[in-house]
Amino acid sequence: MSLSDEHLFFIQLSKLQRLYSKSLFIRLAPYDVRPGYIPALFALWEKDGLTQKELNSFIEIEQATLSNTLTRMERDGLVRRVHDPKDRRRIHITLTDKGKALHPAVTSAINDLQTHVNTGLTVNDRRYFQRILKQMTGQLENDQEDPCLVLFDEIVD
Amino acid sequence: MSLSDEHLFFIQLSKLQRLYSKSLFIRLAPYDVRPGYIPALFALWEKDGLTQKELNSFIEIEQATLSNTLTRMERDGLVRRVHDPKDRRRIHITLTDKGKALHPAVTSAINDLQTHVNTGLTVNDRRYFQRILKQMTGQLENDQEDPCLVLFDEIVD
DNA sequence: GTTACAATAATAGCATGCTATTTATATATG
DNA sequence: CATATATAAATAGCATGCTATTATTGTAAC
Repeated sequence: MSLSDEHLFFIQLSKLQRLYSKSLFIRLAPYDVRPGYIPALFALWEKDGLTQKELNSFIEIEQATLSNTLTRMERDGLVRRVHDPKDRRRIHITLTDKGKALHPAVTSAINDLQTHVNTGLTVNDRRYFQRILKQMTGQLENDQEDPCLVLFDEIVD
Repeated sequence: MSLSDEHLFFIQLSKLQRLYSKSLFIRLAPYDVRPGYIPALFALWEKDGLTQKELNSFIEIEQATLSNTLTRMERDGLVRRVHDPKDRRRIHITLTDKGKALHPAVTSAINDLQTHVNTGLTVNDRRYFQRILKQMTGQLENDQEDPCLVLFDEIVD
């Protein structure tokens, strides 16, 4: 029997995320792309040469996480860090030729996987799922953004 | 604009998972419980004293991951490792008094959070969501379990 | 101009996952 | 019995996330 698995939403959610990540890892490994690079790559393919700060504003991870991810992407030859001559605090993130060239292959690898994941689902299923996903995400964002409310509740209690 | 976010399912999924994990972290921290302990705790609350191997069979993470998680749980005073005298390769995982006592508090913290996440959703929404979640999980499991099929496809091509 | 503050990025340290390898112990076979 | 194999758990090393801190550089106010 699978004890916790059947009961806890969090465990099911984590499992799906991990499986998805692993499948992506396998499909993208030949290109030296890891799942964690995807948000940065898509942002840079849209607009190359953003500063790290700007790039960060498009990606919902913490600044420190992005910095580390960029270090790995640099190591793997996908991007370069270029100092801004006018403001030496800023670093522009530039795609290498390799990084640019990967756009079509990576995009289709991801689409392929998504198609596989969508197998057995209708368009409606997918829309419905996305709607609920966003609804839940909104609830959790508001859970964390309003510590004041939590505090208020506690005081009232 | 949010570039990748709007488009990539994987990014939305990861975001929900991370937000959920963070909310759990905040709610469970007072009990020295981390989100990663949840599967093991629920399994042990159901049946204490399992060997690591048995425990692992109830939890869908890798053996090495479980071993590391148990080390942290031990450090935090939730479980103990007890050598099996009959077979010294085996280790039984035993809840401490503290670990046992946390059952009701942790369960209700998780339920509380789930209630919060469910806000704005009907019972049907939740059932539908779970159905699709499982469907997708199944697709990905079969993606990874059948490398032969992939190989076969490649050969045929 | 110096001193204080703000802004940007990097680093340290931890949690949680993975794969691959190692270590320790048991068992089976010659 | 000795050696080979199997099983159980731990360890090494990496990816990806987080928070907190530090370092560097720019700006503003005296």
